[in-house]
Amino acid sequence: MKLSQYFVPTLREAPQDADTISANLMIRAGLIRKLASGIYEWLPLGLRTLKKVEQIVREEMDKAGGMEVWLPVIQPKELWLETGRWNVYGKELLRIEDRKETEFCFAPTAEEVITNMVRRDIRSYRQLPVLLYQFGVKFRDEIRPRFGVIRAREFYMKDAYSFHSSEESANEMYRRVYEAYNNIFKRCGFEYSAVEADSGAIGGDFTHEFMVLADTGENAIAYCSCGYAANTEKAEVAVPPAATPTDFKPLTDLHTPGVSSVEDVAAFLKAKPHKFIKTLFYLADGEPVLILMRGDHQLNEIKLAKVLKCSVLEKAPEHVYEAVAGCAVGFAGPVKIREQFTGAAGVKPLKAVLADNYVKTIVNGVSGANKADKHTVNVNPGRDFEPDAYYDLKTADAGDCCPKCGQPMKIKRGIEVGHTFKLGTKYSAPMKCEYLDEGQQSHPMIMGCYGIGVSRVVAAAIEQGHDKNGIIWPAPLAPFDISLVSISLDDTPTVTAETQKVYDLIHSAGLTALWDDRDERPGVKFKDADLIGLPYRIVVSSKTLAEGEVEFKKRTEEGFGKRVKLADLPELLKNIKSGTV
RNA sequence: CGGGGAGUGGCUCAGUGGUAGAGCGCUCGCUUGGGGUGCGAGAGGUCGCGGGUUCAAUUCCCGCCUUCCCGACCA
Repeated sequence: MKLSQYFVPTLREAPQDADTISANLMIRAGLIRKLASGIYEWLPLGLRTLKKVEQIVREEMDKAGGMEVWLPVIQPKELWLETGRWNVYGKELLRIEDRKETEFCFAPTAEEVITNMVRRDIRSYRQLPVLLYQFGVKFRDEIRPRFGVIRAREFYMKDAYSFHSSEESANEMYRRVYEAYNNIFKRCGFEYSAVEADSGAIGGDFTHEFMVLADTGENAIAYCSCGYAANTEKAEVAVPPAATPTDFKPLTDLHTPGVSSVEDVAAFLKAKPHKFIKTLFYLADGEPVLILMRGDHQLNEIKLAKVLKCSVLEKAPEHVYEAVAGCAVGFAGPVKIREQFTGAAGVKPLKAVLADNYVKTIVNGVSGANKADKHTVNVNPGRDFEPDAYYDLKTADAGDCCPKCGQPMKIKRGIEVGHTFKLGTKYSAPMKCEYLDEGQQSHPMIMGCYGIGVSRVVAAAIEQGHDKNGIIWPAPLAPFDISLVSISLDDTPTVTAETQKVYDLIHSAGLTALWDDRDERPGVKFKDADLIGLPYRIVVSSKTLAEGEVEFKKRTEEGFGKRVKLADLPELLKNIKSGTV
């Protein structure tokens, strides 16, 4: 493709609203343009990469036994009522009406549609299992779209669904797709991690998120050199070493008028947040629960919900707080907390006082005093209070110890590019998607679902592959293989003719090139080539031709490339094709 | 949903109660020719939309729309 005739509007400066490296570079390199908040146009160059990703995904899904289908983006309300999601999904579900005022939604995902399709035409255990997948535009009306194409409202996704007559079959399929996903992300050249994720309200045996490691990722994952990796929503933290007993100082109440947050009190008392015991109130199925955390730690509500085995966990409203602690919000503490109970407004007494393991390590700490405008210093667990139990309740941080091997874990940020999920009968049961077994018995099918954010994969590739000059594409995703740059001084026809020969050679080697044939100065061409980031660059100029050579270098190499004799070019191209350069 | 920015040419932005500018980009010419060359001449804007104040509004006021950021757990 000749650049002079190709639609690649590169920009020297990125629009103001490009909030990440990938968004910035995708816009500057002419891959995408924004039409509205979270809605993007894909230009020719961007689409080429999107299609490359799509093809890799397609090949691996087919290899795993998948069958590609095409499902509607406009989906009838009735199906969503069947699963209850019409009311549950919330504002993210974009609802629309047709001219007859029949209600539809724009697909955010396709469980309802595919389950409907399967229940209609698959009846026998002998037809199972099936793995169906599609590529399609999805729309989720995000509260706050950002990070360019990473968190867009409209995006391109591969979604796959499998249906089974047994758990074993479903597990087997899950393993197969898991393997396919690994193949896909390896082929994309990603540094990624398949991490354990929380299965959320849906439950199920297992679920994995495929995270591309990148600083701009929205998710934090904790990982350890031993191989353990999990979303921090789920990551366990080993019990920290016990505090060494030192001189316990006497409990003292201090006047802290109007300051209640850990941060403010810490500043007021000139103490460090990690010396604080913060006191949180929750309602577990309506009963008040008190949670103690180290001041600088985050409570992980998912862990808490699991410990409490409750179905509804919510933060306690203010009146519950006051009824239990007997003071205003911001001044509660664990010392003699059960004696503070007033029972006002029909609030039940504390069901439990739970503390994170790290609270046990605090010596001479600070907490609320259960009195207005007072905090207590020199609080010591064991001496001044004893929680009902200690658990691992904190969100994992860097340095926390790995639950498997005890070594300090590290935290990396990751972009979720894929998610595999064992659904069970969550959709098949309410929608009566059933099969008949050998004994004429009906059972809901066991389902799995597996998604890959194709458009997000493109952005993730750039987050992982770039330098100050632009994109560095992994070879399998590059929109073209080679940046062919022709530079002519005063003999343009010769250079053009010779470059045409190189261009033809590239194609006969089974490679593609973006030939910068514009009448631009070399600097401009090199800058654009770096920005666009094709893996290889071949320069043909009067200077190189005079010696029967071209210049070759990889995108990652600095400065001039190495000279290659024209006669050796076919060999070089062969090596590029086979990836041995 | 709450708070705070912002909307002026394709992009980044300046500016003004008397209907507008710069840099980049674009067109043409000359120049230059291996990391965004220099010079000159041009094209291109109902200053987001609607209303109000005013002799006069892109500018001031009100409403709306769009967009970006922060927040919407942390005692």
